[in-house]
Amino acid sequence: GKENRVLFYLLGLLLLQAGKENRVLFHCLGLLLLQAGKENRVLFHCLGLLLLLAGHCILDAHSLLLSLWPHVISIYPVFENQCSTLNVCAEYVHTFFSNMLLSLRWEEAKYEDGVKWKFLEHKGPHFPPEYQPLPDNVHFYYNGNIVKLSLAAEEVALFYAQMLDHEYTTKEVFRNNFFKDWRKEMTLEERMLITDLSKCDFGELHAMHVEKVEARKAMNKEDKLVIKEANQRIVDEYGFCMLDNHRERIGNFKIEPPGLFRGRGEHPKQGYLKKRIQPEDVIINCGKGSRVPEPPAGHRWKEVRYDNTVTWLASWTENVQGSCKYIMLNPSSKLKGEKDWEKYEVARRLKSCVDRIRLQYQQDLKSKQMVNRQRAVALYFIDVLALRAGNEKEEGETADTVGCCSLRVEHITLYDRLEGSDCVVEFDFLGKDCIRYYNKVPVTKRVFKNLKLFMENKEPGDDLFDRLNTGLLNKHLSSLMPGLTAKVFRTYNASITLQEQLRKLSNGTANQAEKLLSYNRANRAVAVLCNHQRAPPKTFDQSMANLQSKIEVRREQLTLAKSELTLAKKEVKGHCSDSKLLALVERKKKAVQRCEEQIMKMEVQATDREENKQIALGTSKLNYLDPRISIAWCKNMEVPLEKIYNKSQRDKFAWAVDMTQTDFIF
DNA sequence: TGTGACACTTAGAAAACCCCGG
DNA sequence: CCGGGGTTTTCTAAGTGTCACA
Repeated sequence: GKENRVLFYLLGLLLLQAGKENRVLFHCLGLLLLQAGKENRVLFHCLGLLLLLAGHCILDAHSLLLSLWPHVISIYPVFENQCSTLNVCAEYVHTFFSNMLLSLRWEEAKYEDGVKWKFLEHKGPHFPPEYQPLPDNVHFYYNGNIVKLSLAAEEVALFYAQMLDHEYTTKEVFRNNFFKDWRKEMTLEERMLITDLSKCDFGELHAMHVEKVEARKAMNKEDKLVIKEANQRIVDEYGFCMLDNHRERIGNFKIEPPGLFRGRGEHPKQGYLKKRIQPEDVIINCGKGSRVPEPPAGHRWKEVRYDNTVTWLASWTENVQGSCKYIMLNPSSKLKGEKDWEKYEVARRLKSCVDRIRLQYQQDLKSKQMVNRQRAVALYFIDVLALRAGNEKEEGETADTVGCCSLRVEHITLYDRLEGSDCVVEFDFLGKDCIRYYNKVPVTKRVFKNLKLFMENKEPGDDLFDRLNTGLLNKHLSSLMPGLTAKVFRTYNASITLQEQLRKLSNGTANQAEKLLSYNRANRAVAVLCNHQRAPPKTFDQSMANLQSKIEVRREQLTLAKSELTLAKKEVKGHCSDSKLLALVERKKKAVQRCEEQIMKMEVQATDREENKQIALGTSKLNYLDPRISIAWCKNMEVPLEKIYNKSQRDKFAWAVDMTQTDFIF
């Protein structure tokens, strides 16, 4: 009855205040009851079921709804033929819950220290399919003879064969590592026989693989759809989890399939076999009182634990480097979103005290203590050049790359004078992912003098900052501001640069293409600062040429359209105000305008693409730029958000989309 | 004070997808 | 409708930073 609806509404409000587990649900329920007409039986039935389920800590409205509809239809078969009624009802309930949950999403209470969640339920990771043995007509040859390999050896051989088109297989280290690990998978007989990789012929295996790839590309629509649907079913089953009150997407719910290790750059372990992961290798993490995921038939998990101080759902140890791998949530999740927000808030706090900190390290450049001087110079690099911290790495385990604290003397060259500037430092080293950092930077006299001092009596291979490491640096930083570490400078400098560049470059009266060009240029300034590079696309020159020729074609069309317009105008003069001729003039005018617009758009695009040849914008956009800056800019410039963020970026930054006003300042 | 395990963010390449012009 | 080129998504390697422990 009506009184009960009001009662439920009040109960919802009360629970909301009290911060109880089911508060969101009850609140929604109360509001829904309040609004729903008595005559809406389906809705009321849903609510009844909802109430029942509320006791079973399944709290996500959307998934509830999905599971409820078949039920509703089974009870009210008559509605199956009344799609519109059902759809209207479904839509109503869905929108209602979605809005309600959205508005409450960012306002829920925080948990006590270290606790990341209270409830976590998932289906466990998805395992890659079993190895399919080669068909009988595909052979491996050794020394010209067909050799039928054992299943294990065959699988690994195929990993190699699939990579034959790749540069990896030309590298000595890769080949040797692969061969060493491959032989471990062989039977004794195979090992006795196969002793030389250069005598192996993987040609048929490789051809089979290429053929498979081609076949998949050439598949007709229906077959593609079948595959797509099968994939979708996997996503539906394994791709989501229930974390507290939310149904969240999981980021990487698939166990990494076996293969050959693809380390970047001159990685000493490239080519080693990355082994197949079994359920027996996997640790499951979930909530106490949740349904524990079932291991695949005939298997068991390595361990099931209930640790709510971490955010991963499953983990295993990878065999090549011995490191842990985790299954975690998608960036769109509340958990990740809040962490992201926090990151930018720390960076904004740095903004308010960065002047003080800069003054401090300028002072420290004169310190009597060598450690402090080194720390000051390192900090100067991190702040001005946005270098990474540079943790030490185990030698021989990874490619030889460095960051700030791990710079060695051979990575910089000092010039008293270079290209018209005094005190120039030339940097040349490989950073993360073996991306080369090359830069010539004029520095202050004091920094320069210190660097000379640090280089004294050292040889290539010696640390530039021999008294410093990231631990020491971060300890100092956190004493200057709570939560401050070296990487915060990258976030801060990236975001402040974007804001600054947007202010400088954008013009409210420009057209949309120009606005977007200035946004991309601001983004580019950040990518350059952070040294985010990419391999120029293989088809770059070709596609640039294509674009240019398209522009040419349009130019010709424009000339033509212009002359047609002039002609039409002349005729109008001759036959004063013939309505048909006037319309023609208008049409021609439009055509000219359209051509001009298209040419302009393409030219802007060409500029943008040329400037972007070797620069990757994605990384900074996704990890360093406070999305609120971009969202506020879009609002102020009246540029639709989807012009700068695609769907998944908008999902990831949902927190910022929800809260950003036009007056946001980083 | 150093060290390794662990958890989590950041990164570019490659695969998959999708859209547009011929 | 189809192919190719650009965009998006996926994949997983490679960093950062903290903490417990010796």
